[in-house]
Amino acid sequence: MSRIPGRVPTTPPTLADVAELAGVSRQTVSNAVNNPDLLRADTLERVQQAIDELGYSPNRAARNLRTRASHLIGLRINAAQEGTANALMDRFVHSLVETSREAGYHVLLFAADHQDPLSGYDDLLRSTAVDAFVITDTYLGNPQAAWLETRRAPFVAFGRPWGVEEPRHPWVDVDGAAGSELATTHLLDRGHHRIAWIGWRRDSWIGEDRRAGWSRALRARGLPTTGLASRVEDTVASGREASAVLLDEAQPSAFVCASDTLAMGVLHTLAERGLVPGRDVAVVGFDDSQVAQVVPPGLTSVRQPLEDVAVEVVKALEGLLGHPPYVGPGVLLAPTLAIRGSS
Amino acid sequence: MSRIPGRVPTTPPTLADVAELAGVSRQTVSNAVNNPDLLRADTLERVQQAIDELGYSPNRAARNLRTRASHLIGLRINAAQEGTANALMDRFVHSLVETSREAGYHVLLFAADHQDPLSGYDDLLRSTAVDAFVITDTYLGNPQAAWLETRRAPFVAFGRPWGVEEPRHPWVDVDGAAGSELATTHLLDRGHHRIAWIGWRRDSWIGEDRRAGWSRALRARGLPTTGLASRVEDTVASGREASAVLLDEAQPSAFVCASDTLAMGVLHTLAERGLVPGRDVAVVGFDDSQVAQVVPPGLTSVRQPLEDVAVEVVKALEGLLGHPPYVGPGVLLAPTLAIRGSS
DNA sequence: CCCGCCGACTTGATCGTTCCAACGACAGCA
DNA sequence: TGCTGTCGTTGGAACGATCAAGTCGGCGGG
Repeated sequence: MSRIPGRVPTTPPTLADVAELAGVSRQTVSNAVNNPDLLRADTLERVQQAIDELGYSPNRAARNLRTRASHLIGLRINAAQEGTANALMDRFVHSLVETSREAGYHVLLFAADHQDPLSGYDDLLRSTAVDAFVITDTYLGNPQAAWLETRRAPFVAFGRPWGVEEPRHPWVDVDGAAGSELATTHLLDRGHHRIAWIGWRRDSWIGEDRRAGWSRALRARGLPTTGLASRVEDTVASGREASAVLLDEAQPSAFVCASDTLAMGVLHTLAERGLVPGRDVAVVGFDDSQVAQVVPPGLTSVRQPLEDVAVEVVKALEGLLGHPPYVGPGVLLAPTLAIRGSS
Repeated sequence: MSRIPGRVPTTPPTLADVAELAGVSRQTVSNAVNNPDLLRADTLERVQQAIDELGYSPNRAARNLRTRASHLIGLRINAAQEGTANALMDRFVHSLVETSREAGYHVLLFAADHQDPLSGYDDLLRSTAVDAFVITDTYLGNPQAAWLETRRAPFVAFGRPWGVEEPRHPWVDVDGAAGSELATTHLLDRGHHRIAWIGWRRDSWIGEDRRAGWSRALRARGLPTTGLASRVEDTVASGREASAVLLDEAQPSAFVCASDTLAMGVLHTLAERGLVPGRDVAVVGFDDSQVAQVVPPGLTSVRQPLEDVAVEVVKALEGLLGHPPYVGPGVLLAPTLAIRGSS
């Protein structure tokens, strides 16, 4: 078991190597790593030295096998939508990786099979490759959450379980209504009275939630909403058309949009008509994508606190994977507004 | 070892369970999974049935421990730069996940410690958590590649090893010079004669490479380049300032930029002066970010074939991890041009 | 007829760690 | 002195897979 001195080892040092060098048993080294307070101070010191000298790091596979845990979190990555402004995932993934590292977890990415969106989950679950999942698409009708619940797989959702009475899984979400209310109130404070809404189709719960914030803000000032709202697909072209129609028929002086993608559509219309965003017409988007940050003259946008979302998600994961497992209530976070030239 | 019939197993089925059900030995089941052609047709059939019936999937940890391989690829994710247009990583990550899945690998994300950029690598390496790395930042002076080489860690670089004579590691890159040459030639064909360049600082190899394509295209038509180039930081503000100066001093009718971020800076300057991109002044960016796709009137941009890069990276990984390991020559791919309203 | 070979499958050992039961030393108490 | 309990440590077994070596029956050739 001992290594030939002066020779570069071809395999990494093991627990047994450290034990031999420190003159203790394997279990004592294991305790030094996992339960240091079980050792006497001088023994711990000696073992620590041996660990440092050999550059020992516990073999992941062996530990996983014995403890039946992988310390990996599965995250499905969706095909990047071309032609939309949504860079949400990028920021969230980074925050999640950063936060889970501090909790001792790594993030495992996997792609969905196009025919069977659940196959990826099933595979990782049965081969015990991950301890838990983080799911991000919780629009209604998404089978993931329900399926994972029946499989008793631990998971945390970024997004409310819309339309489900009593969810048995933890979730974290951002208050979309509060976000668009923030945006609308900001425009009202700037003196706008006719503020239009461009959102998503009525069957989108997220879209209706965000829309509610807009109408709430207008009603709070006794302003009407009729004729000022439009519900379309989440594409630049849809936003362009919808804003053109609204400008002709309702003459709004400002737009609040359910996404930066739609807001970019509004900017297209303004450019075509020679109108300057922020001077002639105000525009506010949603998600604070990179697009919003760099497009002239800067697009005011509702910013989701993704760093905080990641923190809450990891907290929920730790509860879920604890002994005994703990499922806390859902967490709803408040967004902020990034104000730029377009308002 | 046998399961109580009619009861839901609390632990996943193992090789031994399958073996018992099929009436064969463990090794035979293992062969059925990994070397099916070693079995007689009828035996294979019987084992397959048992596997399906139990829903068996090999335990990852056990397999990893025995084979000393994790079938995981480590990818470091950098902090998303706020205020830039770079969505390159997003697309590449997705392609890499997709491609490596087909090769039987998963992607493990990790974050760099801010103090010690190598700590993440070291940790994963020593605990044998990943089989190989994919590294993406190969600007000169980046210690990753050199460090990984001394550790004899298998890795593939997306990006040429600039300034290194004989790299001992595989790499895949996109021909930046060809990209800006493509962009410049496109503008020349549209009748532009005075085409300016906005690129990065002289010590950026990537920037100088891209710049070379621009000057090559101009010289091929006998056109001068003097006074038409600017080298700045990769920010929107720098692009804005540089383009303002160039417009005043050299009156170019078109801009080719080393990044979409810089191109957005040009659009800012045009907007401030009431000039319309594509009509009054043409602009071409680099990377085909989401910004380029949605900004009015659409930003023409050099598009890197990231899907192909991922394929080549995974090919190189398979060679690297094969028996015996094979290190092929570097691969250089040609970009394309996504033409939009700005030219 | 016997030997060697080959195909198909089985058996025991092993990867590196953690869990479990047991161990010796020592102290407290009767 | 002897019993009991605690503390720090030990050795053996187990996690679930694969590797290496071995078994067994059948077939062909000298």
